[in-house]
Amino acid sequence: MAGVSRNNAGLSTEAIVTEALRIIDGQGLRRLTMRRLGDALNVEAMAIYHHFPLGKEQLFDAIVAHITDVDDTPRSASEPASHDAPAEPDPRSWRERLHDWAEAYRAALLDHSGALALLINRRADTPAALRSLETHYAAFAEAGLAPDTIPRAAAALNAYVTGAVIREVRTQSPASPDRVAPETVDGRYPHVARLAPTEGEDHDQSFRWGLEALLRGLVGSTHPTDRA
Amino acid sequence: MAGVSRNNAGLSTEAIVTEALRIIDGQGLRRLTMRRLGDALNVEAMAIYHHFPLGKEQLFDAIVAHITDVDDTPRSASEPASHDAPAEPDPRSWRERLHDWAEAYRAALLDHSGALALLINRRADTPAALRSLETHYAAFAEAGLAPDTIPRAAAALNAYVTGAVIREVRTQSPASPDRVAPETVDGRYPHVARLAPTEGEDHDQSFRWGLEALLRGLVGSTHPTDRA
DNA sequence: ACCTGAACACCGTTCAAGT
DNA sequence: ACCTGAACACCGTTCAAGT
Repeated sequence: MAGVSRNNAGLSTEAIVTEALRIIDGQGLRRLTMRRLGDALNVEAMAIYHHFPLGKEQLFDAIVAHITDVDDTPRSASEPASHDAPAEPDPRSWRERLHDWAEAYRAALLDHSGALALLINRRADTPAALRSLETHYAAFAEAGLAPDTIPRAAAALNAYVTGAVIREVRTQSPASPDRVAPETVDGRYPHVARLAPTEGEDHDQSFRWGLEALLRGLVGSTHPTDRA
Repeated sequence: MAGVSRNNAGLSTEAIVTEALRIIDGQGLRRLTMRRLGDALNVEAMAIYHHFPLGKEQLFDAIVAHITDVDDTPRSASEPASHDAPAEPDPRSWRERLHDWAEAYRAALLDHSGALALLINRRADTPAALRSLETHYAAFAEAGLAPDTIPRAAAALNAYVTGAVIREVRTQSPASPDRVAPETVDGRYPHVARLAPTEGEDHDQSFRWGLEALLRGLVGSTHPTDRA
């Protein structure tokens, strides 16, 4: 009687995934429950199974696909990604393209860090993942890497970005500061005591610093200037 | 009547963690249940709460601590780690020490890849983590890094190793081969089609290759020979 | 101290039924 | 096609009780 008929709540996979992410971000992954999700969508929990017949695991897959569907084009944060634009030449250097992707991917993961655990045991089969791979391969080819090392370079880049986000999330977990607790550092860990950052790391800066180091190591003796 | 009295099943935190890891490795994380774990230990599920009063979350913490308690001393795989040996000078170069740690840590994570998801939202506060940090700081200092860059270098190394393991586990997930499915590569991903490894990656080799590249990038223009 | 047994408030998922 | 409602086989955790 409130305007929506009994058997059409306007549910869609998109709406379900979005609401699921809201719950994860707000209450944590453990509290994402079919019943709670149904409540948030004003629907019986079992209605979700009509859109995800394989149940919660399939919902998790969709959540991961949603999060990792990042747009790494230049920084116009306003308009949504247009996946079907005609291939206009990218003005960015290979280094800029890799940097932009890394920043965008990191930001996407950090935006939903509560869902990070879902990433681990799920394959990266999505079109977005393949697009990113193509971007990385092309960039490293342009950088002059030998063909057989290009997949490894792309793998290393992916590993670094993912691992950096995880490390960042781990070190800023609740109830403990970024820096090492002073009482544990007494005598046995002199280097840690002397060198550990005193007031928390700047994760943004650390990330970029490590990224640049990795790219430097990957492209070997390539000249520091970009642009093939 | 079977030799053990009714209220002493010989339970210990160590035994519980070990059995929990056996279940995770054999059946997956989702099937690790207090009741199942109790069954495997020939005990009522509620007995576990006497050793882990804070419940499953505390058990998870102990599992992560157990997995990440790696020994990175030279490759004598036989004898257990002696944490209280007098400080005999380490004959390995800083590069060898970092390599050895990376390999050992990767192996430890891969050994229980089913528990990887637990790592993500849990702090690395353990003594083992602090020992590793000390190792890394000392090695990078010996390599000649500027003091303020040493924590970042250690963070990058940690990120790479963790991320590489996750990538490895993700790409070898069930029901899909390592290499990219040919049908998705048709026309739109020319570099991927041309350069993707045809018969699965050699993860061991890729890992080492990426690790060396990262270290090269981190230590900057240091000479390729080790030993300060 | 160490473990049991019953109970509570939840879960994910199936299934037949409604519209 | 899309959603509901009841039911089933589980969960984690508490609590009082046993020895």
